[in-house]
Amino acid sequence: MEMDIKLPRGTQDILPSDTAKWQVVEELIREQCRMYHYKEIRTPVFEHTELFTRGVGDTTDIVQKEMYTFQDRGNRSLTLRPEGTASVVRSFVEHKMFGYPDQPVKLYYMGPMFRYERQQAGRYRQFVQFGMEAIGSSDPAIDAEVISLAMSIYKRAGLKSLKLVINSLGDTESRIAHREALVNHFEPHIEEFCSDCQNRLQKNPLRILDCKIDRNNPLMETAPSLTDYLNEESAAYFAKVKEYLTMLNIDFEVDPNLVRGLDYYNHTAFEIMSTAEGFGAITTLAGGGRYNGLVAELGGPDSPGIGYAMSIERLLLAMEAEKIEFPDTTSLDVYLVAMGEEAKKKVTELTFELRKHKISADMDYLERKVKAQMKSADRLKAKAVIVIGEDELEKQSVMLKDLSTGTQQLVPFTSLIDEVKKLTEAK
RNA sequence: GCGGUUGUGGCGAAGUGGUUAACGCACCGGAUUGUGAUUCCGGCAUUCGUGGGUUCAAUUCCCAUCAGUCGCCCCA
Repeated sequence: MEMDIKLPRGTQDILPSDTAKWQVVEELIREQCRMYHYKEIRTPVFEHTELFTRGVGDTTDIVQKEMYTFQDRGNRSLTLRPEGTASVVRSFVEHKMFGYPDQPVKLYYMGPMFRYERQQAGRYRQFVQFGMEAIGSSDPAIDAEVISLAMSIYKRAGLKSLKLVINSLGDTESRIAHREALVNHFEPHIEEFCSDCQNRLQKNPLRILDCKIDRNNPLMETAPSLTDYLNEESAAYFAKVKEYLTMLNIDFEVDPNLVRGLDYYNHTAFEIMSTAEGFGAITTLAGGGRYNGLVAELGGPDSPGIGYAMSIERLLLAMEAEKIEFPDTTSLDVYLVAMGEEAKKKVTELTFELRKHKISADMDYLERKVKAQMKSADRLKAKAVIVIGEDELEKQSVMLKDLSTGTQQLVPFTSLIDEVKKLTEAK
């Protein structure tokens, strides 16, 4: 076949055989959001580039090498959103949500994000993120709420092999002190490190701790830990978050080296991983944290915030790795079989009539023989088949067949809806 | 950006330097002129990602290129 236009690298078509799974997961997520009382927000898929360079941080990998940036016809620099938080905070500021009577403002979003990366298992150039943000509160209880919502989604999806890792990045004062200590620690020996780390030293030394290449360098072991540089207030805040998590029976691990890849994080940072066998090299399902300076950075008041994002693709991969079954939501109630011209008219009429009564119905549109039509019904896993030929037309009836038992009966047009409902609802 | 690996019908998959490219699934037709399992019979790739080279001869050997896939960095 001549087919030279293919989908762009890193994108995917989600076909009908998979969209059913997506719908199950999406509905589960929306329901959990209702339970936790988060409301949906929808923002554009592209924004002014500056939103991300300022919001996410221009030293981050996302901004430096992963953005889909383009000029529009008015010479504006726009970027397909690589993540959701910056957009939500922009919207929060733009619509003055800090003035809403109900605080904190609790929002969630679900939609495509874009990052220019080479594809591998669980990583795409266009992928779908669900994320949520609670803006306007610095109560440690809401940190626990955000983490709890994330975990509850995975648990309700049926995942068992999960690991929650948390850390505190501290407030600005703590981070400056720690940063200074890091630079002092690494600087004398920085030439032993990879080129990325050499760049990181001045720009963002925290990220050196996260480096996989230099992880065995002895200086990593002895590096000043963030935990030791938390000031009293930050340490107390972190302690309370852990206390709430424990109270809510949410298992967690503290990893002092957990550093998130976005500049806006402070205080609580967390990541949720799948520990399922056969999940591939990428194990991160979700990541998030607190961003107390971001609202002000984007021109709003000094509102604190916390949020996280998860990839729907990775959630589905994890479910697959744990062999979780999905309910079949695509089954058909009735398939109608016609024999002859006149019967075809009646079948058409009845098919549309059944649908009005919320009975899913389908019929043949290829003028195929009875046998082929029956085969379709079987393959489509229809619960019942309605056959109409000359005999039936004469008797103002249809032959209604239960496909699971093979039994059939003559049913008058007048009581057809009732009989079909009786048959399909019993299944 | 770098590395491994793969590229044969709708799908899965064998194969060989030489007149007809296995097989399985799916699909279509018939045996069964009004009924889905099974069975049997028949049909279904002017062609082996693309371009070039070697050769009398290439799907098979060589080179390039593109694409898929997995991994590294990093992330969701």
